Amino acid sequence: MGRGRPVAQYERVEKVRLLVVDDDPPIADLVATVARYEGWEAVTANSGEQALRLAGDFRPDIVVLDLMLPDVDGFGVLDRLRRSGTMVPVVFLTARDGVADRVAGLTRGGDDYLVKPFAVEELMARLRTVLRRSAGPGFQRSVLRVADLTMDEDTREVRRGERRLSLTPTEYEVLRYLMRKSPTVLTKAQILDHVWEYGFGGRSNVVELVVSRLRRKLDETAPDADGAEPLIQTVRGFGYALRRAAR
Amino acid sequence: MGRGRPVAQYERVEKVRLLVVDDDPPIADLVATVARYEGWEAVTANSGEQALRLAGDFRPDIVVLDLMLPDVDGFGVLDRLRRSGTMVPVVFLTARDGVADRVAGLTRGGDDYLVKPFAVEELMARLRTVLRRSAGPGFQRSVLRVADLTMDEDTREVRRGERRLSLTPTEYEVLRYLMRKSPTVLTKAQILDHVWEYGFGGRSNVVELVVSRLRRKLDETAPDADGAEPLIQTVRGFGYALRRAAR
DNA sequence: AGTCGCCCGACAGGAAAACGACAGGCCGGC
DNA sequence: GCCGGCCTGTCGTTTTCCTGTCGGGCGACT
Repeated sequence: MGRGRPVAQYERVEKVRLLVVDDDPPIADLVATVARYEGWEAVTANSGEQALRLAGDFRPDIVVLDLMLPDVDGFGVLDRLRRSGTMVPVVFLTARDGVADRVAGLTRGGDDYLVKPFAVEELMARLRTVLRRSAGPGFQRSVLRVADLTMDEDTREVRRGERRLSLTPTEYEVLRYLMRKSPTVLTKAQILDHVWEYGFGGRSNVVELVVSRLRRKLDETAPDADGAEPLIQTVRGFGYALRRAAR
Repeated sequence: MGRGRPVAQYERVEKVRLLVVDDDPPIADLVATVARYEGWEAVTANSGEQALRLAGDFRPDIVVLDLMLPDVDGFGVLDRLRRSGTMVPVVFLTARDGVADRVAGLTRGGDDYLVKPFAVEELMARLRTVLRRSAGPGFQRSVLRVADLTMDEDTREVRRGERRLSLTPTEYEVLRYLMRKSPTVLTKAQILDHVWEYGFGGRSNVVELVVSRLRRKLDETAPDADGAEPLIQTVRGFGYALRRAAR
């Protein structure tokens, strides 16, 4: 935290600087790419040594750190990072049935962890949350808003006007992605790739299905009045967008 | 708390300044990090010397002091602190079967102590209490309130409406954490990490269990009427939140 | 009018949460 | 110092409800 440069904040003026540490280059690149696409600066390291060097050099605002590294293990990296006085927040990656238990305690300081394989949008969401929290006191709520639809990321409360919707985890994630990118049109492949775990096999019509379920929940209204203005638009042959219908 | 430092309105008048003294860097950092996320300013010292230097320099409002230090021991630090005229309240950390009895005598002046390993939420709670008490006479009670649920942190009295609940220590801690963060949704990992001692292994379903027991106590009503409005909500696939049910 | 893409009902498998029952440990009373 | 009760966490079962597959139908674009 204490470099002369203003502290990272959510949606701040300066670009967030992210260091990704994973010995599997495809994974590291995946994360880095997504982050860059969000407008962040990202660099990757494939070993603990390199990570420590880059941490000193690049001075990231946040670190994504795989616990399974060839040389120093993730905890070792964390130790040496902290010992060198850096307070950078860290989000860990761990294999499913790996060190999950040893990971206990990581959310305590405000850091967080995620199990592999993860969904990129979820990772980004957690990174944003951690950044927001570390930005200091009275960090403000993160509320997404599109037309009369609101999503509070802290309470996970989603409302269409006054009415509160109850969404399943998948529906929530898809909707968040749509809201965050609104009014952009997203292909089904993009949605699938961002919201589902990487490596998800089912190249099926899951996305269509979830969108369908979402629509029902978004547009249903009091029994008397009928359907509210539909917010999720189909762009035939391409994908979906969340926005008011064009007139 | 009193150095005439001007501060923005809103938030408490000034940021609390915390000095953490522990020769084990991970522990010191843990405490410092949690405090920062609460909006405090925190610095750490890993030796008695450094602690004394920082005490004069940083002028903390409160000190967390481990009694097992390499150079000067905790008592020595305390002595020299007091001799230099500071009245800063101190919360001591001691090993389980350590000098617990000798510490007891020290907790007079509004100071307090905690046995290692501790739970971060409990430490923060004690720090807040000590601060509140040291703020002088006529300090106000700390009462948490969510819907018709109240928790008096001084008397440890918890009420649902008129009815007084009797909670076990663990239940009390979990509920306090939920109330303090209400209406935010907390993951089970967060609850586990904040309410249980660091180093607690059990990655089991303890949290679910305690929540289940809490619910029974919160929602039970007079024999005639049946269950009150449930206040602890499950957010499937994510965690729990304490708040009024959605309409 | 035909074709292709999308929508969505129905269903099954499975994951997550709730909770009853039990055992070990701690503490307080005697 | 011994006994008993309460608290805590583990295990395993039950319940809930989420998710993805299949396939028929329908609407849109050509």
